[in-house]
Amino acid sequence: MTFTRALPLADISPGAPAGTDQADAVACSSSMARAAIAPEHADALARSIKALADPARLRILSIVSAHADQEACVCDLTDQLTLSQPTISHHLKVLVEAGFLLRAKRGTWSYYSLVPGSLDSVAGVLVAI
Amino acid sequence: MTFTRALPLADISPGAPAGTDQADAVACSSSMARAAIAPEHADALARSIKALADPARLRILSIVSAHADQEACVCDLTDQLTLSQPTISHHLKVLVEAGFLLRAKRGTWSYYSLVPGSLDSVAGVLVAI
DNA sequence: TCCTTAGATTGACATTGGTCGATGCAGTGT
DNA sequence: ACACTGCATCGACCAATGTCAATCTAAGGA
Repeated sequence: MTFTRALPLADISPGAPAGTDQADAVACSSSMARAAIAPEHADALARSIKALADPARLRILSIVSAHADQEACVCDLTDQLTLSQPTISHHLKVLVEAGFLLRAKRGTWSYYSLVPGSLDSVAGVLVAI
Repeated sequence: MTFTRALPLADISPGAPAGTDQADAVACSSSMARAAIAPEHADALARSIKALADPARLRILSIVSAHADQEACVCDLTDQLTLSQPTISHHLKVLVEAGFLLRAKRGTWSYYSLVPGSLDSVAGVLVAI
């Protein structure tokens, strides 16, 4: 899993009118009111969404977000998730690489916090589909 | 892949204050401003999001949504996606079972349309995390 | 009736992804 | 220096997923 920093996700829903439906060629195709999402954008968006498509990772985001100081260390997560520490570390890495979490190492502990607006960005693209 | 009708997704972000942080037990745990998402809700949400976490399926949703009449038949999709017809049929099935698409068979053709509000529902839960 | 077409289903395959045990590696305390 | 602790990385394993060729079904048209 690479998750090469899929965000930012702006400019995905083009709204550019397809205008010339050249040929309206073959058989069944009816007219398009607007252009569909571009393949590269679909790839980028799917990479972001894939990082969210796991119950453990959703719980991690929620636990981090629910913390009073918007920060949680790994031990907070191992307490609440019934998963091994390496597995949790793996999920954290996925979320960091996808741009949803920030990692701050202080002393022995690693603290994770939400990247502001990252979830809203994905949500915004979804409603625009 | 089963996707047992994950929606509706209401009531996921509880907002119920955790109140009594009993014992604030072990080591590093700082206080929670609110309760995190419940494990079952995380599972249901992850099932929905998984259905969206594929570039082909995102393009399908976008193509359907971009159609003037909000409907597309399979041939519209095979024209625009560089995937075999069985693969597209598979993705359509996933989206229908996840509650994002409706299938209407008329004569030889199958027409697919968006389930109104289904994407907004997922987006709403995301911003509430 | 037979042929053709639209689309769903099946089966097989390769790839990806989630999980854990074992290990490595910094910080911290003694 | 030594042991310990918190967390990341590695390697392996198995389950889930995306893909296609082949096949099946149903609807139309000759």
